[in-house]
Amino acid sequence: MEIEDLTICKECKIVGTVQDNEHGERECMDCGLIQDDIAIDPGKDVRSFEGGDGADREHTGMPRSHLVHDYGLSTDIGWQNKDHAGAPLSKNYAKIMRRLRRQHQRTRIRNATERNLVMALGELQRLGSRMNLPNGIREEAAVIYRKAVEKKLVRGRSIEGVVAASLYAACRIRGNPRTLDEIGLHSRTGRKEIGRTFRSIVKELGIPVKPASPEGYIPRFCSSLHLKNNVESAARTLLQKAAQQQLTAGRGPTGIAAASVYLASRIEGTPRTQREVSVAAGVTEVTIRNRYKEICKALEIDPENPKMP
DNA sequence: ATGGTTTTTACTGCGTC
DNA sequence: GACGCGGTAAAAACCAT
Repeated sequence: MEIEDLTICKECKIVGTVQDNEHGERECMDCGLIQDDIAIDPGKDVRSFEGGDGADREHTGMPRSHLVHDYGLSTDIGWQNKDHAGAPLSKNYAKIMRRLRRQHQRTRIRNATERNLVMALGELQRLGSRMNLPNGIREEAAVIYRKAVEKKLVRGRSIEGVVAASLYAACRIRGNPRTLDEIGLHSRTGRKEIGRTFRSIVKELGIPVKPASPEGYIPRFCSSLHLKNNVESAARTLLQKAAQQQLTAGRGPTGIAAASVYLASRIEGTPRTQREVSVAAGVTEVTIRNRYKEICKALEIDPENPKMP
């Protein structure tokens, strides 16, 4: 974690309060608001492409990426009709180069699989940037999608659905889970289909995805409810204590996270209504109430007048 | 398909502002 | 009266078998 100076929180306008958290979201230390601009890796691109010791500090070309259908390894023929010295080409040569360029472009997309990948990865980038997902997650999703293509899992399913499911899986693997609803909101495929394809992908590919931990949802729930950092950390500790008593078993993680946030907001004196929390978390008030009761009972908290245990 | 579990839906009653 | 909250029963969704 590194404090980036000169970054200003949109909400409280305090300089130097925004820092990266481990999920690639940039968060204000003061009010907990997640800065919703696109996550940018500010680090220098200093590493070795050849020797492996990092000493040469080469800096040429773009890094190899799963997000480009050919891993970013293809080349381009320059578009300016100039020779190596910058002099314009003759009419004949210009014509030849135009033809060459076109043919060269065509070789980049060879077959149906690659065409598929171009489409899918475009969709993946669209989804990823609309949801402000960090690049690591997008890469992870791209890897999953490629495996899905290899195993012919796209047959009978829409590309968009498989992309959305890959992204959902990637988010969970990276401990930064989104709900199916959140992804379904931005994808043309609905929550149901994403869930279904997700499950079959996981099964067929044997990807080890653990059940989503409720903790991963807390930062975003708090942020969209405009709750400050103290509430967020309170919700975390409550959650951890509840988890020790097997309260998390079998229950939907979003419901537990929502109840923790609700409880924490009351304890910290900035209460949110059940309704508000329910829309932020995408669960119903009933679920929040039930989890709330269970957590209170397990931690011996008075539901009427909750205090930190 | 089936059965067990959790979540949602829909509705009702209570207290307060 | 609108709103927040608590409760309930039945429907729906989910998951393993």
